[in-house]
Amino acid sequence: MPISQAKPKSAGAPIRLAGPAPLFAQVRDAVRTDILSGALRPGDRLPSESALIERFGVSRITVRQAISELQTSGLVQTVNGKGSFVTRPGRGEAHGPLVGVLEAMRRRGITARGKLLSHRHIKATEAVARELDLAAGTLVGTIAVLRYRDEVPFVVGTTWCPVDTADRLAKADLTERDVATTIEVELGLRHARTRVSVSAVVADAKLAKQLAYEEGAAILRISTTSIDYDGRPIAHSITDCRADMMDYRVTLRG
Amino acid sequence: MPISQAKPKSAGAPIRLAGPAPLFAQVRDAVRTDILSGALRPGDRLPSESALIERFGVSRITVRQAISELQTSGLVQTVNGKGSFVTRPGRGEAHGPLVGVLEAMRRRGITARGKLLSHRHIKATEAVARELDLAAGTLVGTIAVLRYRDEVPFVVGTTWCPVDTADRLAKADLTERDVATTIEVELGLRHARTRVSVSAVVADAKLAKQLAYEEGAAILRISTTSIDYDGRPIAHSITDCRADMMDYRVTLRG
DNA sequence: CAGTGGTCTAGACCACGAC
DNA sequence: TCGTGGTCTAGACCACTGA
Repeated sequence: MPISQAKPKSAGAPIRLAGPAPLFAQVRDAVRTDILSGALRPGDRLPSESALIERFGVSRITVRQAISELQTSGLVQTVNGKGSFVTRPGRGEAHGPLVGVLEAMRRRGITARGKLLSHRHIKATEAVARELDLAAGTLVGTIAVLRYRDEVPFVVGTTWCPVDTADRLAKADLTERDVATTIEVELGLRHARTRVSVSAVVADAKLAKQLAYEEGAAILRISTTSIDYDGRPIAHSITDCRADMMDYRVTLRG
Repeated sequence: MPISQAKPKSAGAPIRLAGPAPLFAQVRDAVRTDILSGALRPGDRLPSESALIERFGVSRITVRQAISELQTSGLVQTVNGKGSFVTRPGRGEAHGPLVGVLEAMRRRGITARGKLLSHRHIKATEAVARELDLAAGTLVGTIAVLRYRDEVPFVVGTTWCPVDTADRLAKADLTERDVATTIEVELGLRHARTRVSVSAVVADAKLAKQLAYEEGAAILRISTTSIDYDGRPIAHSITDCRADMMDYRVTLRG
């Protein structure tokens, strides 16, 4: 059945009213909603092109344009002869701060275990509220994680997010996966983009103790905010890393 | 005129031999070559769709697919009712290390002048050779630049690249634009992607002196290698920044 | 107004993957 | 062999831009 637009009068073009969105956008958004709501899970096959043609009553080119935009936005991958599939998150060049780190380490065969340090509800500071697009003082959840490589602590990270997200996060297994990946994979909250700011500081006494490091040594501080496909912040985190044990890598396109 | 593929027998589909590339890819690559060779300069309008249809003897959808891929790769932007235009480089979220910095500063109304410290030809070290995909010991050009903000030095950067690129770079005006942008804008060498690695160190005596900084203070070290559209390295650079005066920002998609 | 890109259709042949 | 996506065509109406 067609969706909210008149069919062609004779053969050929449809009547495009000023109001509704283009057909391909309606198809795209319908599929996107299925993915973001969890009705289609990572790895699932999308309905075939012919199925979408029938369901929405549109032509093949329209369906293909819809899928093409989902590919560009990174939600869908297509394999010739098999179909289109929902991508598995955390496969990109880099996502959160620790994705690159932990995945890269895993590829090198290094294990980087993690330990939950704390999980609390607090009133958002002004900085956190600004990052999460909330009013200062709003109750948010905060989680601190310490990460080890070969029994040496090398990363301490704090994440702020809405209380329900934090509660679900705290229940999840943070020993194997980093926080950003856990949010996507376990909680099913996919992010469209991540704002990253990297800076350098020297370790103070507290940080040095946490990381079994020397006071005055270099610390790489990575601040990230992940944003969902509606432009709303999902989570904000600040990660302090022993600079002798890691760097931050990313490949930029364009 | 059609390009290297037989036309349809009757009405309808063309005969696709296994050999040649798809038509849209041929159109795409022809236009891309015009852009990368400088025949089409940044800001120029591409031939209209109808012109490309006629020139290549293909259908409009084929032309549109070609242009669509050029949009995705960031070489072309399209404006409804006007045409498609070659993008101006250095407009992305982030490119080289200093693009973000200097552009962000300029937006805030801060001037960040630059000064050429040195320009030499040297034999590539193993690390530089690896980044530039050359044999160790190959002669390369190297350029060092110091950058000031309000008369305070805050960034010292070294770039390695093929000798001819370095020579042209040294002749260009590096006081206003950073090296990565100069390579794209002045030299016309567009990069498809940039590998970035960010780390933290503490200032040694030499670096502290150059940056009017304290020994032992935090330095943000940004290492980048830009790659062209054929996958060949264009230039490699290492930039040391006063951590109290800048951070590294980028927005990741996916 | 003419020229540009934006959207859309019906129909065709092809290559690939799984059975 | 069949279903999947990949490529391609001709032709249509629309919205936007600028003269």
